[in-house]
Amino acid sequence: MGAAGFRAALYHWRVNASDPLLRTGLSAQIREFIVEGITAGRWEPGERIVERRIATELGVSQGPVREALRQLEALRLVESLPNRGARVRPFTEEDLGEIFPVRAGLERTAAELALPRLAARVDALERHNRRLAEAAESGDLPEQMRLSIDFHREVVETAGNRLLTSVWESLGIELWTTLSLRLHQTEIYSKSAEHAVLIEAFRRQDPEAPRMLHDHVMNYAP
Amino acid sequence: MGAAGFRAALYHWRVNASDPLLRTGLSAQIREFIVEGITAGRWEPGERIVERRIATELGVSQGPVREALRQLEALRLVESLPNRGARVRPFTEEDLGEIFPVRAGLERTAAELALPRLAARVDALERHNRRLAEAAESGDLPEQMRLSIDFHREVVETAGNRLLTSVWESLGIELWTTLSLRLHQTEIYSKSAEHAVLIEAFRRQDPEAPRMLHDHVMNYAP
DNA sequence: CATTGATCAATGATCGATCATATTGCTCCC
DNA sequence: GGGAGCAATATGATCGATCATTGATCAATG
Repeated sequence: MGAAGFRAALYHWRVNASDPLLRTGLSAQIREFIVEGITAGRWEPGERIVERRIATELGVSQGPVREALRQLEALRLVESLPNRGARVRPFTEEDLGEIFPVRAGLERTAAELALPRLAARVDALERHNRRLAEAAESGDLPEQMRLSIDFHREVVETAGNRLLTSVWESLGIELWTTLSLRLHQTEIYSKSAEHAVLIEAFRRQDPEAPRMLHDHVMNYAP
Repeated sequence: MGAAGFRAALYHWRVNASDPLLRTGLSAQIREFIVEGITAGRWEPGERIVERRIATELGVSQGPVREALRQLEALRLVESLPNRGARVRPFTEEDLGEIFPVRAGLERTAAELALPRLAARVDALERHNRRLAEAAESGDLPEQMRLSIDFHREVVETAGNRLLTSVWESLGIELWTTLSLRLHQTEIYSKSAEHAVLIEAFRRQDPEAPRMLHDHVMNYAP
């Protein structure tokens, strides 16, 4: 969404404010605007993001922009220093690599918690995995990524620990995977075969399943 | 800190703005004010926290209060709905119990990553643990809690994964432990003996150490 | 020529006021 | 009585303006 259409989109949003998930407010929209700017290369890593410049450009005030930047700080997409504003975080390979052990650890825990309940969900997981295989065949990379992550999200949510889910979501896997693909030309994975092995382990409630999931996640790591 | 002394304290802070770690800004101070209000029982769980009321009381404007509330939302201490403001999160036993598996999983991962380097830090850990034992003898519960958590923090930081550290810190262990002690009269632990066992495992780089740490953390759980 | 201090522009931090929404309480009609 | 409007109020969301800090520039000084 370019700046030109921002106000129009805002109006549309106000009119359709029925879905609570969309009633997210200005700052969420500005956040998406900035995210797109970063992924599209409008701001280079390390470059400053000036609150008032964005505010003027979008025809909003400084407040919501500020709020959006704080949210992006929590996603580790920008960093900011007191009284010196925000800049795009100059993420290195090392930054990207740090995600995998954390994610692997969380998902191992998730699998441990979810194991008794996972057997009942293997059907859903298999439907998922079938769609992943289709996406891989048709070469739809974004869809492949989404479905692959959804598989893991399903496991995490089955654990039934809301904090765990929230921490896992805060890693922003989709965002960082997209950035990683775009900025580092990382090879895309076609993991539906590995997922199938995991699903079988879930089905028989294999006590090794958490470790298998852990190792599977670590194999994404560069 | 009561509201009466807030402005005076603020002035004092402005004058001594030399330490960069203290130059945290208004919202951080307001955040602490609200945290103290919650721990002291000024706001009951579930009660609304009205932005403008706090702003008026502290002689500041709505903005920084809003920002403070967003930070507390990230700590899961308050929850907020769009257009309907913030309220103290009515944390249940279940909420508190959800922390332990997440923390245990993170620390197991930390220990795995830190294992090669932990042997070099056992001296520091032992000094820590000695002080913990002293605090336990003298019955200084808050100090006992701080030192005990610091032991774990040391392990997490030794892993050398900044994301892991940041995620672990975001759990707000000190805060939630304090609240748990205050609100639920949970029994306090004297864990320096268990810590000693862990330190020995670190010293010999026992591959079982990560699992031992995991189980140790889970034993805190209610 | 390096260093120090003054000045200024840029911009983050904060403020006071206004707009928009949710809630409350009241009226009126069935 | 009781529910469907409807006004009044409380308060979150946003705005436009001001204050305060930072970093750059440059002159004065040793």
